[in-house]
Amino acid sequence: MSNAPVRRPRIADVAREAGVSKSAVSFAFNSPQRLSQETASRILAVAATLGYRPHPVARMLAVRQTTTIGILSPQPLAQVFANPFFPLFAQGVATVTDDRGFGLLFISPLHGSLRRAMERATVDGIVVIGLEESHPEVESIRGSHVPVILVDAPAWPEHGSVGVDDETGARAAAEHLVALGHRELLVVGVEPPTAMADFSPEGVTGRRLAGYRSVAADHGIELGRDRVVVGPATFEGGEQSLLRAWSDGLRPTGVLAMSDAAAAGVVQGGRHLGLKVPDDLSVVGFDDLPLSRFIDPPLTTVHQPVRLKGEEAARLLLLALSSPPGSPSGEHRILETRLVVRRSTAPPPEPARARG
Amino acid sequence: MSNAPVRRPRIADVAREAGVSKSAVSFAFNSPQRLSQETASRILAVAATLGYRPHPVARMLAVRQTTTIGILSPQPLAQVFANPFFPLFAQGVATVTDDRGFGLLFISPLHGSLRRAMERATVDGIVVIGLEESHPEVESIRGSHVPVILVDAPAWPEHGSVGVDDETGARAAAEHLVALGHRELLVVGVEPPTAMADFSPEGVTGRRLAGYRSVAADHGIELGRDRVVVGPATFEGGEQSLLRAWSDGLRPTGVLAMSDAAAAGVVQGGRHLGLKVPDDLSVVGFDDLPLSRFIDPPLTTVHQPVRLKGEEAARLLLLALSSPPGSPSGEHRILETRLVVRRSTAPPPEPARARG
DNA sequence: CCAGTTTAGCAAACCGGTTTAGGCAACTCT
DNA sequence: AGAGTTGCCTAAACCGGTTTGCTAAACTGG
Repeated sequence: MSNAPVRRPRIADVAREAGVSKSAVSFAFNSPQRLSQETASRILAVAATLGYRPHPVARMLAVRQTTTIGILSPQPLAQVFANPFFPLFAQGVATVTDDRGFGLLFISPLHGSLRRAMERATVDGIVVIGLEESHPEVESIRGSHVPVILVDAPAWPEHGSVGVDDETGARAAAEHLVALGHRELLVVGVEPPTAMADFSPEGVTGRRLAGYRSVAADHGIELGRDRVVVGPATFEGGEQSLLRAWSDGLRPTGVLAMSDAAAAGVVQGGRHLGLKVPDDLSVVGFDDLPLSRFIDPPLTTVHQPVRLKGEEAARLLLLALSSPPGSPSGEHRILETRLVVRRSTAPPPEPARARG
Repeated sequence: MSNAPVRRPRIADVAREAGVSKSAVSFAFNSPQRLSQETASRILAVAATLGYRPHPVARMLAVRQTTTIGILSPQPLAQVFANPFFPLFAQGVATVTDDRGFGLLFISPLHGSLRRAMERATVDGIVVIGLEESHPEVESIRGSHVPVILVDAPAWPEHGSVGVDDETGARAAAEHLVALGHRELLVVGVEPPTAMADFSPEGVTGRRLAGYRSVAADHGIELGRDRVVVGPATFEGGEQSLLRAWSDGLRPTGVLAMSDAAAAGVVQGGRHLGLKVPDDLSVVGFDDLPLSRFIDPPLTTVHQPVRLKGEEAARLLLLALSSPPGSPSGEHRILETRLVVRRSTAPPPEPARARG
């Protein structure tokens, strides 16, 4: 019994023990048909008794492939996971990575820097979610050496992308509320509370807002900056947003929320204010997450194929990975949205209707 | 203009271009103080114009560290993300990994094999969540060469672990229902639909069931195998579970769900059956996820510190990583649970109460 | 001016695998 | 018997960095 510290066995140990070369050991694991039956199994047996496993990092370096893709988000992971949209999206990409045997690494800013995080990430390609054109570090992503697919972000010709028709979806939501007779509207945006001079029309928030506003404009309804409040896309975020708007003196009869989570929070917030949904307050969400059917009342919302979005992004990325490097990965896929009317929307209450 | 394919620049390219050795370039990046001011910045400048970034895999290999930890779950990722418990847990671990500059890799079975997935994972340590002692590949985890922290799993002396006092929590839930007068109970378990001969008392499900049953036994209430139905820990899973039980002829007045997601589904399922919650049906969940306050009625549930669980697991793991190898990482931390009474529970309806 | 100490940078070993090019026997064919 | 195959295995180069001595020059003090 030796008292030497137990080092992880390496390929050379197996080779020596089995009386063969390193190459032979490597072949035994990766292309056993290049060895005689007996030799291969003898090597494998020796490896097993030694507890040898090929070192994954060394392997990655040698084959120049990690068989892992990254999901990159510009927000800290803890924040990202707070939004129920995200797990659903992740489900989509996980479905295809699982199927194709790829690993999944979550990339978030390293000490505030996306560039540093990307430099550290050992992935073959990256799915970027929720990046705004105005982000200070977009360049570090554009200049990435690995294939990139953008999700819900401005389309760059050199990278593939997948998104949904946000503006049309937003229009449908607004039309619905207006058709019911609402004229006092409140928009609950989902941006993380980054200070932005204004909403770039490039981002998700911007596109949806444009949709809401174009409908408002069509009907002579005011929907200025003061009727837009933003918060995190979470239950709490939505609840706070409504309460804040209320205490600012706004008295909307209809709320256009940019996420179901926020919408659910708005419903709850309304309850705290003594408002019945939909009798006193209508709210329409965005996403159509599973939870939207399970809150009370079931949420009227704009459906978008979130999981599919993840799947498509992953598929596009894996496609780019298997194509010769340099070939255009620039497919841009836009998925459809549609309004799903449930029971969180109704005509505005009498006094408001009279006013309208 | 050369037509050579653009190779990623490597350290040797920078060295040549800057007229220094590879070591100097390495120092410029990792310990610039070992170089003169000018040399260091000259190297960095050359590196910048060349677009050079140290290759992360090569670096990992050389320093024998990945600065990444893994979250391993025995179920496919797509399934894991469907359970709202998980993102919350992930939030916890992400909080500390973000803070400490570690990456986060999600490890799920590779083509059905946990062992294969682990062999491929380039991580310094692993947090294992939701592993049952009966899992066929536990051994490949016990024998892992990297530090491991088990969450909600049987404590192994050689690995640290964190869990909660499931049985006490479950007892509290059952006591609550029984105290309200319920005697017709249904348990909704959260196991993935793996065929198990019986519920091992080692697993989460087993421990909670033991808690429920011990209370039932104390009060002479029957809670046999036929009153336990299991399904995925999702809204849909809970809904289906109740409907299935109902169509099997069970007529519970109180439901003990092992997850909030399932509990929310049960509430919805009850609605479909024309049952009012809590008037006709009481349901108590487990977890106390954020959503439990936002469904209607707000859910009575057993609180467990899910996010904290993630944080503690990550902290324990990082601690083990920074300790000398071989030192005992075997701290076992049990967090507390407590019943949170909201509005999904009430005395059973009259006919049942009369019967009881 | 010389011994002793810093400073700046280099060469070479190393991390742990994969893969290409080839060598040597044994076998086949003529 | 000699040339050409085939089967099995090896040596050596390579992936792209980090790190450990070590040397040569510059500086310090007596």
